[in-house]
Amino acid sequence: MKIYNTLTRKKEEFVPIDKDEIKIYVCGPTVYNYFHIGNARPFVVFDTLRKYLEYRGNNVKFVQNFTDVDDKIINKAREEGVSAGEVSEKYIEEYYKDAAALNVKKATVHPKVTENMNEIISFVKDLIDLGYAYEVEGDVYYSTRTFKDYGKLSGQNIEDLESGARIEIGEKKRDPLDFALWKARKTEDEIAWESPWGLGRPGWHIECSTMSKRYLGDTIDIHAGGQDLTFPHHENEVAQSEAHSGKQFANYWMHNGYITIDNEKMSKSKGNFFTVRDILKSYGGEVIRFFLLSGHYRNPINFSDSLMEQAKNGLARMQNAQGTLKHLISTCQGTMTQEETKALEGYDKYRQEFIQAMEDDLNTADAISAVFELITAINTAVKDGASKEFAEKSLESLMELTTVLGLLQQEEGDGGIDDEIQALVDERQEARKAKNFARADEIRDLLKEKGITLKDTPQGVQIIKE
RNA sequence: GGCGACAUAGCCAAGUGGUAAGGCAGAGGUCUGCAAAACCUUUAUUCCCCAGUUCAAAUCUGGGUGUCGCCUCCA
Repeated sequence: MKIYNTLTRKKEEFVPIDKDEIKIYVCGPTVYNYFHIGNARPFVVFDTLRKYLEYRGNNVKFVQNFTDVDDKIINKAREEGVSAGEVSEKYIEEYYKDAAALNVKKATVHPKVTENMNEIISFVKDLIDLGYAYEVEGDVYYSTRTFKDYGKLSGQNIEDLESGARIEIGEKKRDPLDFALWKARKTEDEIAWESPWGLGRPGWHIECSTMSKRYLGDTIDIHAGGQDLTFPHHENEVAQSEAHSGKQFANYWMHNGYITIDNEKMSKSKGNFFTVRDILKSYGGEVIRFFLLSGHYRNPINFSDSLMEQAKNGLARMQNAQGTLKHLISTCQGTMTQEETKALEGYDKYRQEFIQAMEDDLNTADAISAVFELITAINTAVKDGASKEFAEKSLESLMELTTVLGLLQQEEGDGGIDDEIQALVDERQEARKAKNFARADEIRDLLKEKGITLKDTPQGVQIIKE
């Protein structure tokens, strides 16, 4: 597989350190609110990377943290008159709900900052001992000038960064590029931990370095996150981790592009964001996932209602194919004909196209088009009916690919057909036989209002619940 | 000022040297009692503009135009 590595700015062949345990770290959310569609992108994209690697037969150890100590959480807690812990606990729960709606699998480990305080303090202490950090009045700063490779990830020159750096009044830093590893507590009500430098809490960057090391070791395969984290967050992680271990931190760095609204970056700070929770009121989680995977992960994508409609209709094509096959399986009999055997062999071409696309830096847009080509082949093959076996094998082929993408995983409600609905469907069939089409159409409209669509197929009525 | 990304049909979007995938929307047809879904046909002589390299460019080079991002918390 080829991966575009931000570190080298090239697509490179992905060579894992240990293919039986590929180590991936993805920067997770700061839990002070529901996550927005922009936050959702890396969750979905790198979950897809994980699913693909597992599909290839690799084992993946996937770590995604929760930042549960932060100014924003503290502010939110003050606003709501609750503790910081209550805020973060709540939004961690909400994260899991929305992630599940998007078919994002839980990470192997979801570490929290608050559960890693000893490790963080010890990491900071080591950096001071090694001469990379210094303490000032209870704060600890990383001295960027002492790390010779500073700027290698973001492609920035330290002198250029220096000239553009903002210098604030009252800074205790020795250099404007230095960043906080540990922040002394400012007010009594702030959540704080005991440390060699007094009461305080960790800076943002040190958390990821510490948790990555603790759960994955000094050198990991892939570190991923949004493009906007490249600088300074990831650059600082490199500085911390490599200074600490003397080894390469991550072999591959992957960064997804962002979501725009009216062609402008969506972000919590700009206020122009849509939470996944809100979007889920209008569109299914799989529609959102399909939307996020329909372009290449490194390109920006625009979010709008009309684009969501397009995504919804595109996904419906996949769902229809799945529904048709399920209906055939439940109504047809028999084993494959010679013709069907041949058609099944023909599917392999699309599987190969799919794999080829995914191998090329996770080109999900191309992979999806391979799925659509497979769907056309399937629809054509089963147009005039099929054997049960062929329908089963066709569904298997389709699901093999869509499962990698995390699509078609949510069962359409073919379960809850109650007696009342079944009675109406039966009555409609009687009416049709009697050529009482007015009554038949009336029933169909009635069920449509309940979110139930009826399709008259040669194999009988297919009942589709929304 | 420094660093970087992008520009392909009405819309979304692949394609990075060999003659424009796929999806949505639209049009016509087949099937159907009518629908729905599906299938078939159709929708870019052309890939922001100009110049160059080449037998051959959407793809490479140079120049321009436009849009966006990072350099400050942000996925």
